[in-house]
Amino acid sequence: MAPLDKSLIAGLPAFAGLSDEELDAILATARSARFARDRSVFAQGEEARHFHLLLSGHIRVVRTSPEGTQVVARFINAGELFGIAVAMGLSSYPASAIAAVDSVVLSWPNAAWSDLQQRVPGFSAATYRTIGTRLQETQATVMEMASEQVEQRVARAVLRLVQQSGRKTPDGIEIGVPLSRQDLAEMTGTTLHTVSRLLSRWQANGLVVGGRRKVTVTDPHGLVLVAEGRRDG
Amino acid sequence: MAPLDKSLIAGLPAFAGLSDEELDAILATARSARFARDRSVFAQGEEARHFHLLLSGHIRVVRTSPEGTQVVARFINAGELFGIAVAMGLSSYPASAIAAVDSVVLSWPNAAWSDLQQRVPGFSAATYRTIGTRLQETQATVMEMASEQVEQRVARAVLRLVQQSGRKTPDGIEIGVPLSRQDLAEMTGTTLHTVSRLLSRWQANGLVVGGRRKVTVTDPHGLVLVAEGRRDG
DNA sequence: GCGCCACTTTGAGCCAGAGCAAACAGCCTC
DNA sequence: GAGGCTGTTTGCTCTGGCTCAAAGTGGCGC
Repeated sequence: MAPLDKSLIAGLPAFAGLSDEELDAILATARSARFARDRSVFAQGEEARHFHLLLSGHIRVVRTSPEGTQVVARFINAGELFGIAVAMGLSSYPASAIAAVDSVVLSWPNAAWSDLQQRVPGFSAATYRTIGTRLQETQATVMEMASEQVEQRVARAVLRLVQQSGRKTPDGIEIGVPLSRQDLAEMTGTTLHTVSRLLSRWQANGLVVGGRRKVTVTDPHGLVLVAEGRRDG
Repeated sequence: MAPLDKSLIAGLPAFAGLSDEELDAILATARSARFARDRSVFAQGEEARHFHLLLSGHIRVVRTSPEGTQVVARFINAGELFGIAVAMGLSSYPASAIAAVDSVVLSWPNAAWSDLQQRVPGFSAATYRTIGTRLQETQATVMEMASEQVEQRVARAVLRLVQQSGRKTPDGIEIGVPLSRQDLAEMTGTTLHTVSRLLSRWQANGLVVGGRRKVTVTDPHGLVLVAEGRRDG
C-alpha cells in the first residue's frame, strides 16, 4: 500500500502544529479503508485490535442488548476518533460501528496508542476531553429518558442531528445523515410507530418535512419549543 | 494543617509502587476534609477548582435538570476519584456530590492534575479506565431504560448496589448505603411509589426485606431472575 | 416517653405510548 | 416499467406505570 498523505490529517485539531516529519511518522502505522454505506467497521464483542479516526462520512455507533434490542449510542462525524477501546482498557468493542454513508476510515493498531500519546503534545488531553464529552452527553441522555416525554426526546434528538450534520436547503435545514424512523426510535428509546406519528403531526404543523430516511427541519425555533415542552407539536 | 500521612493513599491501586518520597510529594498539595452525611462536597454548576478522591464513606452523585428532576448518576466508593472535571476539560461540575454517609475526602487543586499525570506512572491510563468504565456503565443504563421494564431496572439497580457495597448479615446481604425509595427511583427513572410497590411485592415473595432507608436482599439468585425478566417478583 | 417529621405504604383512576395489524409508497433491480 | 423490498403511515386496543390522595410507621429530638 502506498504511504498515506499527510494532508489527510494535517488539518485536524488533534494533530495541529506538528511537523511534516511527525505527521509522516504518525501515518506510517495507519491504514485507511473505504466502507460502503451499511458496512460495519467493527462489531460489538469483537476483539479490539485497532482504534479509528473518521476521515469522511458518518458512522453510526450501535449497542445491542442480549435480547436483541438496539440503541444508537451516537453518530461519529468526520475528524472524530472512535472505537478507542484501547484508551478505556477494554479488550473488545462495546458497540458496533456501521457506516451511515460511504465513509473513509483511518485505523491504527492499538500498539500505536502509547506512541501517539507521547509524540503528540496535547493528544492525551484531547482524548480525555473526547471521552469526557461523550460521558456528559450520555448522562444527559439518561436524564432526558428519566424526566421527559417521548415527544420532547425525539425533538431534541432531531435538533442535535441538525447541529451535527445539518445542511441548508431551500426548504429548511436537512439532516445530512440518512436517518430512518427506526434509527430515531433507537436513539430515543421509543418505537418507530411513535416516531412516525410524531413526525406526521410535526409535518402537518409546519415544523418539519419528512422523507424516506430523511428529515428536513423547516421551523427550528418551533421545534426547540417542542423540545422544551413549551409547545405541542 | 499537619501534613497528611502517606498511609492514607499508599494502599490505593492508583498509587501502587511509589516511594515514600513520592507519596509525600503527592500529598503535599492535597487537603483532606470530613463531610457529614447529607453534606455536599461540591454542587452542580459550581466552578470546578479541585478534583477529589474518596478515602472513606460513600458519595452520591446527583444531576438535576433545569426543571428540577433529579437523577442519581452513580455512587462513589472509597478509593475512587470523583469530580474530575479537570480531566474532561470542564470548567464547572456537571453534577453535585453529596455524602451518603459520613465521609472523608482528599482534594487537590486542579493545578496538581498534570503533575500527578507526569509523576505517577500509569495514573493517566488508570484515569482513562475510570472514565471509560463510567461511560460504559452510563451507556448500559441508557440501554436498560430503552429496553427494559421498570421492575427489571430496579432489580438491576439493587443488585448493582449489593455488589458495590453489600454487607453480609444474618438475614441476607444488606446494602451498605442508606438508600431511600426515592433514591432508588432516581437511579432508575421511576417514582418512589412504584419502587415502594415493587419492594413490597418482592418482600412478600421472600426476595428482599425492606426497612427505612434500607434494603436487604434475602434471595439474590431470585432477584437476578427478576432482573433478567425471567421471573415475576 | 411523647410528638413530630421524614419516609413509606397502599388505593383508585387515567393516559401516553407500546403492541398488533394492515395498507401504502419510494426506490432499486432486472 | 413490473415486481419486490424496505421503509412509512395510520387505525385500534390494551396496559404499565404515573398521578393524585391519604393513611400508616420508624426513629430522632426534646
